[in-house]
Amino acid sequence: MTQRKGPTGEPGAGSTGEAQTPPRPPRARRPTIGDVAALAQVSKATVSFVVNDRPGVSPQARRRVRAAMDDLGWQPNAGARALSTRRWQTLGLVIRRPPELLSTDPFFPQFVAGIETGLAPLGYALVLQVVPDAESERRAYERLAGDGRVDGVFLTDLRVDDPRPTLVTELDIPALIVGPPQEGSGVPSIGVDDGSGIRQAVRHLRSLGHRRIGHVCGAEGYVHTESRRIAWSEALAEAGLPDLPPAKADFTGASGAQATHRLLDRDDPPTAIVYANDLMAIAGITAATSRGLRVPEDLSVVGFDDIPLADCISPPLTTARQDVPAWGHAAARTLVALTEGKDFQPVELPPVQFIVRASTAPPPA
Amino acid sequence: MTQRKGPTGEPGAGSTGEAQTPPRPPRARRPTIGDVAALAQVSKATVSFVVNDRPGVSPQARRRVRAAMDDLGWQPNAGARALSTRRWQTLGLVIRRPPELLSTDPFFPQFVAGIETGLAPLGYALVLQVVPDAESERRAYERLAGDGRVDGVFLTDLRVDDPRPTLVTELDIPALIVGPPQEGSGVPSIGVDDGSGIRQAVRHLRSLGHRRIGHVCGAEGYVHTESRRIAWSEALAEAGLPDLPPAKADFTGASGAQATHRLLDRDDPPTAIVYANDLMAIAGITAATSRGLRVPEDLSVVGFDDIPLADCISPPLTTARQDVPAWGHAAARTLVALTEGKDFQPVELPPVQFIVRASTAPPPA
DNA sequence: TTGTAAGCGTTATCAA
DNA sequence: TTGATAACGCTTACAA
Repeated sequence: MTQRKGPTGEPGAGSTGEAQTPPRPPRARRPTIGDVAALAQVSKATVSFVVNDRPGVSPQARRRVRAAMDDLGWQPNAGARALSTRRWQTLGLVIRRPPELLSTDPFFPQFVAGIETGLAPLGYALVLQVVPDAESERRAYERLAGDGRVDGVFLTDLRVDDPRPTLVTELDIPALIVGPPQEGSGVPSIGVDDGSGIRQAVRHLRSLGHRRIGHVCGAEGYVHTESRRIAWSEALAEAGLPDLPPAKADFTGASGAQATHRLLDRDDPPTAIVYANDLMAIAGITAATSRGLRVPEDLSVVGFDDIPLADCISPPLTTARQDVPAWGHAAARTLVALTEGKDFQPVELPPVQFIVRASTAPPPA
Repeated sequence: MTQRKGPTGEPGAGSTGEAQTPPRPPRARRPTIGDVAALAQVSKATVSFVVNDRPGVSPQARRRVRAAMDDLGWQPNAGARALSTRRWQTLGLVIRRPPELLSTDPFFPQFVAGIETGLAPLGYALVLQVVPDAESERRAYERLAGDGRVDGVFLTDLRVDDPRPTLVTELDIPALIVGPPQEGSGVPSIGVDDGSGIRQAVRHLRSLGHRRIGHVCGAEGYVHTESRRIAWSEALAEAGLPDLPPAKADFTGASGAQATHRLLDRDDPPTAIVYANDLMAIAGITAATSRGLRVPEDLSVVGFDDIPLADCISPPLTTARQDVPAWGHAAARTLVALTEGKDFQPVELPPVQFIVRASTAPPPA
């Protein structure tokens, strides 16, 4: 008593006349394009033409098909469609981040939200993977590409000498680097110049009269850590200010506090510190305060990111903000275009915005 | 000159001998199970048996197949497999959150990371959708279910009278509520009792000698907002303390600061405030400080979440922490089990942990 | 304008 | 233990 193929089934989620099976009713069979075609008295091809908004269908047929679709509550099965078209309408995002940093970073959720605003109108979906280390990261990309689950992938948080540009080239899958371009990698990129926020910070502090401006770095090995450190260093030189050794840290509050103490322990402590992110800056304020320094009277502090807390603390934090959702939006549109075989078009993104609040002031006399 | 089907193609990503086409080499054809079968001189069925670790294949054949797989770098196409098995090995997570709250909330990234640790070993993927409002939320679920793109969905951030339990039942898709159970919805749930953290907070403050303990609520309409408010109210009653009207807020720093001022403006201001999250608590500390109050000497403050910043500020925040990654992990395993037709097994989660830091102290004399 | 039929790359069935 | 062959649900030539 095998069920015959075709529109003879009883589609829809209506209750069947069978005796009640209390434990777990089997999931109802979903209607197929065949059911719709039969109900609308047209061929499957016609239904396909209608759902895909292609011309060459009479208005009457089109109307009947639409009615049948609504009746049955049918929508095309993504997998079957993908199998035919070889297009998944799905993009992949792999995030490698130590768990303790994940909930810290304002970038990730905002970026994902931005991606969605770009993807949703196009009917694309996002598959997300969070991995702990380099090895699982590589496997994640291999799998996403290999089983054809996604049409393209984002590359975020690039590290110095990151193997992923090479990897995606080998895997032959469209990819987009989110962040500063990697010259020579052959992988297109989208991003704004991190350094600009730092340079604005240094200029701001210089104009307040600061001459010894320190920097607390982010986690080693990341491209954006380096670009922020280099921007700071170059901005100092440009402003004719003395070089200071950067204080290494890793984006966590604890590391930021330690780095702050190291800087303040110097014989010639800085009168202002530019941090690679807000979390470390806030921890730095606490560290400085605990030494009896007042912020901003004795020490000026600048963060990076403009997290929601930045203006809830005392003093409100001077910081640099990127329009990360806009970034995600643009990245999504760009990668979709790439997967559709279009040529890469660099996108203009809103520049970093420097926000002056109360954590910066002229240096002590 | 149409390309014939079969193993005659030239699979793999090796360079072809063709003349270089500078602009954009077409993506190489991926090898299929047929190619592997041909190379290993077995049938497709045998290859399928091997990749799926099913018995009934001779060791020799198995070996030849594995070799061929490695040679060709083949892995089964997810869509074709899904079409056959009707199982996507994919779960869906829809997050409705106003963008400004997204980067604030420590729950989301931690939960996603936890889900991944549960999903990765099972070979499952997660498709994520971030939506701005109820309408797009409904559409997102309808599409994920109707598409057949996912095998099951998570329901997070439940609201009072949330339509989603009904929706997923209608859509006939396995679902799991993440949070307190919704009685009568018929949808299984996983979560811990939020209220426990709040009750511990009240008891802690009571034991310090506080008698007027206020509460700043989260955004209205959320189940977890209500459960925290109710826990506070009940804990007061239980401790024999006077009732105070809860101060409404919405989880943002600004709302937390305002609510704090409203409480402190009272004729009988509280000597301690329990906030529905850390962000509001930190903003509350700033607000209180700006009025000349000292924390904790004049006002004790308790948060909720234990965000990374909680112990970087001054004073370090007394707060309640949930093991959100563990939660995500368990949720993932549970939902996978549900999609595989297994019966729902409630899971024991680590309890809320109450963390005493320096933002609480005995009330002023 | 419409219908027929051949893929797409798997897994499942069943006979050998 | 194996191999044909038929689904799975859709798109797309091509024919009518």
